[in-house]
Amino acid sequence: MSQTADQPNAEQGTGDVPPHRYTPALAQRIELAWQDRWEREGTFHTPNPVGPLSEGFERVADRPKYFVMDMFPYPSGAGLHVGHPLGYLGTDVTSRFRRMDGDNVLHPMAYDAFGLPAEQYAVQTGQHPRVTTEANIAAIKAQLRRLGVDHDERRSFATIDPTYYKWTQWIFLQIFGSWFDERAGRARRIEELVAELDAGTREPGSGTNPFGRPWAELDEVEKRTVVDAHRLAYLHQAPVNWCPGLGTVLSNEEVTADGRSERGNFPVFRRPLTQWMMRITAYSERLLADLDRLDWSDSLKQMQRNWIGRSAGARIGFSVGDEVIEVFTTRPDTLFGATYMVLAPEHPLVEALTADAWPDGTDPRWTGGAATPREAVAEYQRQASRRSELDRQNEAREKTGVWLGVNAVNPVNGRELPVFIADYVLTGYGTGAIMAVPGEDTRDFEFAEKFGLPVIRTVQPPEDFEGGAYTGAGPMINSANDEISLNGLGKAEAIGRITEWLVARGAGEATVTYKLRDWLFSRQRYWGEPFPIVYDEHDLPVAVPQSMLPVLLPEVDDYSPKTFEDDDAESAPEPPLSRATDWTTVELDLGDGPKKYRRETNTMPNWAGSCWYYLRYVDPDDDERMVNPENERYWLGPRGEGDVGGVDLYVGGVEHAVLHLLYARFWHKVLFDLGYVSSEEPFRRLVNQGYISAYAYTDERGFYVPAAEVEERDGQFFHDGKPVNREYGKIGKSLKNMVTPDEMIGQYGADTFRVYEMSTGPLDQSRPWETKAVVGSQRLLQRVWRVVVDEETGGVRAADDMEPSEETLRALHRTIAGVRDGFGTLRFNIAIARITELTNHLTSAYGADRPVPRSVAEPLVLMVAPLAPHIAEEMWARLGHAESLAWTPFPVADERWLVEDTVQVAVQVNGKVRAQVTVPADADAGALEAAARADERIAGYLDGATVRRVVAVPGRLVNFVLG
RNA sequence: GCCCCCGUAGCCCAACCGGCAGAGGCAGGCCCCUUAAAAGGGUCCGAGUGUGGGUUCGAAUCCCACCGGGGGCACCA
Repeated sequence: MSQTADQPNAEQGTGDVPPHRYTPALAQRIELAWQDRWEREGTFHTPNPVGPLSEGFERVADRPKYFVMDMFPYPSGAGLHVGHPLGYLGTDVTSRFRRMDGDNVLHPMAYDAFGLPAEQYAVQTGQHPRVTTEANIAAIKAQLRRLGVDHDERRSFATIDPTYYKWTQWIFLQIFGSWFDERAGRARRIEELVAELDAGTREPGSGTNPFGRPWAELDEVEKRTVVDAHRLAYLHQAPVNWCPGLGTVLSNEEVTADGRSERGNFPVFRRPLTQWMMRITAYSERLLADLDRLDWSDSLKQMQRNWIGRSAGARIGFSVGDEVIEVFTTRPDTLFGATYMVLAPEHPLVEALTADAWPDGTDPRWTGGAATPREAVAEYQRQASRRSELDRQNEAREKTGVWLGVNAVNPVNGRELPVFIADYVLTGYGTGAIMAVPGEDTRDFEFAEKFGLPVIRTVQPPEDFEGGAYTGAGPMINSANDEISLNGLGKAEAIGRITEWLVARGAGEATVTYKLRDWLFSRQRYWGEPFPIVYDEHDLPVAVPQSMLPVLLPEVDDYSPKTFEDDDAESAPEPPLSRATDWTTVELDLGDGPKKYRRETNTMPNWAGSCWYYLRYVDPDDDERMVNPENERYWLGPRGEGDVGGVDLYVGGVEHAVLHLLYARFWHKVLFDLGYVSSEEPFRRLVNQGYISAYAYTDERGFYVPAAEVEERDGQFFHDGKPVNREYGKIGKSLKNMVTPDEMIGQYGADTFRVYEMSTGPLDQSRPWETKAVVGSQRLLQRVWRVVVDEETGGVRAADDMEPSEETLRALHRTIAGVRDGFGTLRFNIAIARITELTNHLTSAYGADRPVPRSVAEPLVLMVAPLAPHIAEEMWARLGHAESLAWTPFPVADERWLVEDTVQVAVQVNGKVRAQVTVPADADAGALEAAARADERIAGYLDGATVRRVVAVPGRLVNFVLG
């Protein structure tokens, strides 16, 4: 039954190595043979309940389902290093273990393939991005296959496949075709909105009707404009992140804190442009609240919470003439301390509020040196728009701003508050306007100092306070008018009281705001999904009907975007698709006869394809639907009341904490609201695998030397005989410490590589790579091999007619329990340690001359299988089994051999261990104490002393507390 | 500045709900096999858990402070 031609190790030559030792060469033969057989037999095909992939489902119908997957790779041209497979191997071990243990396991893999790097690489090489991308996918597929992973190949796809992006476009249309009903707290179809507006049971949402007439009096085009403003995918003119160096706009999530592009590190500028947006903010509360229902790490949840950035506070209106400035504040209690106001430079009221002339005696610091407020404002706005995010968010920067020449009125005391614009107030957060309270806010204090504005303290600072803004706790002061006094109150109480007062006066309300902004969804790139949108004669967007999907990406001569000098803030984006002129205009019949339409020429961002790929795994070939609902319910549906459903285990890098994971959760919730999926969340459980780093070495000049050539002697490191410095960092070419899986597989085989990677720690833990330690894993597999196979003859050593000793049985069942624990908790290192112990026990108990009982050898092989599947399959076959072990039940520990008849318990005196006694395992506290007292040494301690208390924990210990 | 996570042997890591700090690997010492070698076999060595307090009969584990490392957020009102 052996999968290898049962040839001895011919390559060893000298004859010193036993002919049937598990050498790297033998490992290679075994691995390649089994990879072929798995493919040939479809060993890892996973049946669906219904549909084209349902063949064989009856075999697994009574099994629980388990859906495990990795964050799919983006196949770049650069090769893999040993850090990359860690997560893939973690899911593979889990998948193989759960299949053996009786689950119907879905473990698929696809490829993320649209996006900037592929396009940039294509531009460099002059090849079409599809060509380079498909070559990269083929390369990575081959590498994964060589690692021996058990993906169901039939469910593999790439996001660039038209059969896939057809449904990405379809989902876009569902989002475009819906709106968020605040009252219901969920998305609904846009037709239902129109019906309610027509029926008069609903008014257009605030800010959606610019026409100043009620819905019923609007014409058709005006009505469409109002409806479009409600959609979850909508066109919006607003300042966006424009990156001239990349030639595209970017989402907030793609811009780093210092105002540069996450990819390429180019400066990013704020520019007002009309772009597609996704109304993710409508889901802020649900995205935040449902984090509590997910099995994710605290740190990851924390990152999402930070990004969503909920803050509770109040909205307060300040009158300026006929206008009202709305501000958001988390400290309404400090309202009496407001001494001026600030609007963001882009605030819509700036135009209307700005005075014609400076009043007499205007402080020259307030005018920006301009002759009139209008000039000052225009100049300041111009400067602000040119400033990159980097400049603007630089905290150390001096506060700047100009006065509008008008004053607002503080509703609490009628005080006149000069109104400024300043770029330290951001357009997109809160209302884009603040009340400035320099006494209790550091930023406001800085501004007030520079502009000579008064400071009123409303919180009593402590005695030793040194000045500046006091942001700490303290009793309220200076906060009273004829109707209300906050003086003496603490912060929480003061907030409650003043909010109540504002609400009663109609001047404010309690509210919540979020840092999360809507998702900028347009990119000026070639290599992405085209929008299924055309524009009609009114320049309004119209959905391309489902029957016309996919909207195929057209061939163009030049797929590179127009890029600009990195710092050219005045430049404007120009999508490559706009140059495909025979594609951009199209004649379609969308219901009212053939008409000319103009196509949307932006493409979707890279994140679109990765937002829903987990759904497609479930039903990869369905051309009628995104996913068959019955299969979705089976693989992703909730497992009980209140369960969110979703993928059972999702493993990937922490770098996607706020991008991919937030976007995917948002899309999923929309699809849930519209009834397309039964699960509320896409990923029930998520684990971030650790990083693998490696040592790197620098010589005395500080240059990196090849890490592979460094020798260690007595804790010192040498290269070419000269001492070098050891550092620790990312694996890669720049640190000259690159190690590839291909090298390791070539040197040891995939199984050894797998065992080594899994043995270095729990999956979520980062760890160092140490090539020299890999040999430990190889030794383990060699010892396991020796338990089953005679190295001299190649014959099977397991003995059928032998019963294992009680000691061996105890060792076996302890191992089974430990291995199950390790696999179940992603602590593969523990499982490997238990297997090592058992193997060592068998080696020493049975030695070279006595065979190991089959009833022990077989479970050992099965336990090794998830970690080192090829060698395990080979041993299983040699043990006489015709079928792959992939579907063989995983060993179950027998309780009988786990409980000891007698246990050793520690005896403590005053908490210090003084003796050990052996007692029956079921000895109760009294028996324990008696046994302990009977011990000579303990008797010595107790002699003449007063025992104040005895703590006896059955099975654990006895502690005598002496008085 | 705010928030989160982590500090156990020379190194990587174990220790379930507080109960004898050690399972496993690497490195190191010794022995066996070998003419010799090693990616073979065996065996031995090793820290009192970052520091200081507290709770407890008992703390690596719980609490507080500090030190060190990693990460996230940050002109977010």
